[in-house]
This record gives sequence, C-alpha cells and structure tokens, in this order.
Amino acid sequence: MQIENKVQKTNEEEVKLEVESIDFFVRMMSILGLPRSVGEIYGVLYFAENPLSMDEISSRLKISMGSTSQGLKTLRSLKAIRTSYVQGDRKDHYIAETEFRRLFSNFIKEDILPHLDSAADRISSMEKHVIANPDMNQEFYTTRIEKLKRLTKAGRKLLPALAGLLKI
Amino acid sequence: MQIENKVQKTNEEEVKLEVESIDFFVRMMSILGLPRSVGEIYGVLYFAENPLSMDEISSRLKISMGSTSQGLKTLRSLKAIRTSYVQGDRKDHYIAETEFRRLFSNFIKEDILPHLDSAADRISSMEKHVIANPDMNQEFYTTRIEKLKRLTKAGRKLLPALAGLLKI
DNA sequence: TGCTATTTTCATTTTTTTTTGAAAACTTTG
DNA sequence: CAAAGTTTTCAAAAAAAAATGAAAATAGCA
Repeated sequence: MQIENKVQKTNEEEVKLEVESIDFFVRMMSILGLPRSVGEIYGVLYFAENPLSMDEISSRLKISMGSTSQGLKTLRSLKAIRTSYVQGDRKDHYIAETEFRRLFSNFIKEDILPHLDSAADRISSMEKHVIANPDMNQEFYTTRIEKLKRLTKAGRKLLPALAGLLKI
Repeated sequence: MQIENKVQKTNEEEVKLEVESIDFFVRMMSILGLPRSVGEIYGVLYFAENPLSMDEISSRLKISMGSTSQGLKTLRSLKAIRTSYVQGDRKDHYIAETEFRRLFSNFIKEDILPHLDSAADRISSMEKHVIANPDMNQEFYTTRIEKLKRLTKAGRKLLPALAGLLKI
C-alpha cells in the first residue's frame, strides 16, 4: 500500500498492455531458446515507467524469487537489462535496455559464436580422418568438408555483422 | 550381411568421421532449436555416399523407427533431405541436401517468419490499449511500441535476406 | 484384390529443462 | 559488528519436450 503503489499498474489498459508485452517477449525469447521466465521478466520491464525491484517483478509475475533471480541473471549477462539506483530503497532495481541492436549482438557473441568455435575444431578433426585413410573416396568427403568450412566461416562473418544491419 | 553390406560403414576412419558428423549436426541443429534426433539423422546422411533407407538410419543410430520417421519428416519439411529412388528396393531412400543456403532460407520461412507475423498482430493490439487510455504517458508508451514495430519490420526484411548473403 | 513390406501416428514412457522454495551467502545500516 | 533485508544457490518437484513401440494407415506387388 505504501511504496508499491507508486509502481503498481492500477489502470486496466496498462494491465492489458503489460499482459501483451509479456506474451510478446515470451514468444520472442523462446525463438532464441530462452526460458519462459526470462521473456516474462523482460516483458514486464519493457513497459515499466519506473525501475522495478526483483520483489516487484516476482510478485507481478507470480513466479518464485529463485526464478526471478535466475532470469535477471540471464538478462544481465545478455545486457538486456541494467540496474538503476533508486533513492531510499535498499533493493536493486532494474530497467530494460531497449536497444535491440546491442541485445542481439550480445546474444550472438554469447550464445552462438562459441558453438561455431567448437565446430571449427570438429571440422579439422574430420579432415584428419579422411586424410588418414586413402581408401576413402577422397573427392566426395573433401567436398563435403569444404562445405562445412564455408558454412562456419560464413556464419562467423555474417552473424556479428547482422546486428549492425539492424537499424533499430 | 547381404544388402546392408553395401552401405555399412566398415572402415574405422569412416565410422569416426560419421560420429563427428553426427555430433557436429546435433549441435548445429540444437542452435536452431531442433531435437537431437533430427541432427543425428542429418549427420548420418551428410556423409553418406549412398542414399539410405529409414531402416538403415534407424539402426545405425540405434533410435526407434518412430523417432526416425518424425525426424525425416522435419528434415523433409525443411527441404534438408530428399528422397531418391533406389532400384530393386521398395523402401524410400534419403539423401542430404547440402545447399545450406536453401536450408536456412526454409528454416527462416517455416520457423521464424510465422512468429513475426503473430508479433505484428500483438503490437497493433498494444497500440489500441495505449490510445484507449489518455491517462497513460503517451510519449513513453508510443516510443516503446515504435521500437517493437521497427524490430519486427527489420526482422522481416533482414532474415530472408540473410540466407541470400550466405555464399555457400 | 488381397497380402506383405514399409511408414506414420500417437498414447505412454523417458529424458531434459525449468521452476520452486528453503537454506546459505551477501549487504546494508543502525 | 550484529541484525535485518536482500539476493543467490541448488536439491527436489513440476512441467515440457522428445523418444519409444505398438497399432493403424499406406503403398507396392503378385
């Protein structure tokens, strides 16, 4: 009734908007393979006019503090949110980072490129197996391996550039 | 011992290569959110010199016919594999489509764009809520909604173009 | 057409992922 | 520096996703 009131969504249209925001980001994040709770949290923060504490987020969404903490951690590591100091309150407060360009660039750096790195190792190990055995149809296998090399090379170039193309 | 022998990987290096191929594609497909079995199947087909039947795929991978059938269905819908007639054999036979460019383009068309379509609907419904209530901080909400619009618009343009950029 | 081989479907089981909740670990402040 | 407030961690529970396997459907052949 006291501090909370300041940030509580009292208005009906605001509540509806929040529900749709949550739904929107749950779907978006699920395309990126992120759990439901992460989308929910970002959805709440995206249309929040004021920074929200973990507490407020957790009670608005009716999810546990544990989930909320985990979700915030994920969002922080993607730099999709940041903390903001609120005077007279000891809790941490969060606001959504709304530059999607940066958000994507972090996602690619963090969740995609590491896979491409390990892919490169695997490909060179494949090559060794083909070379090690002259009985194998060298042309066939070499061609296939070349394609994989080109694929990972293209991915490594293209994906980071992608975020730059996002004129958002 | 009879027909199978023709396509069985007998050579040790070939077996090792196959294992790595499976591993490679399991990872790749999992980036795209596709189940393990789909990656495994594609991994086997990618380095197969001859078309393989469902039977052969399923027994090489030691996965059930049900999974294999489902996985092949997914791969077919992505046009990542195609069937090929093999004389004197009543079974269907599959070969990997190795043009990754097309593969990605199908993935985007099939698994990503539909989400963006439904996103557009949701955004316009968000707008209605903001307009419906003049008490809301119009500037704040309108700006956020604009960002979402730009995001989805950019996605719709950029993603299909992405496959074209893949020089593979 | 009827018989058999092959593939698909789908209820059930298994595995994996996510969430919960309570305890542990921090942090702030009186 | 202790006491209360806050956040994190992590084992266990719940939920979601994927795989199995057997029955149903389909297709090819005599």
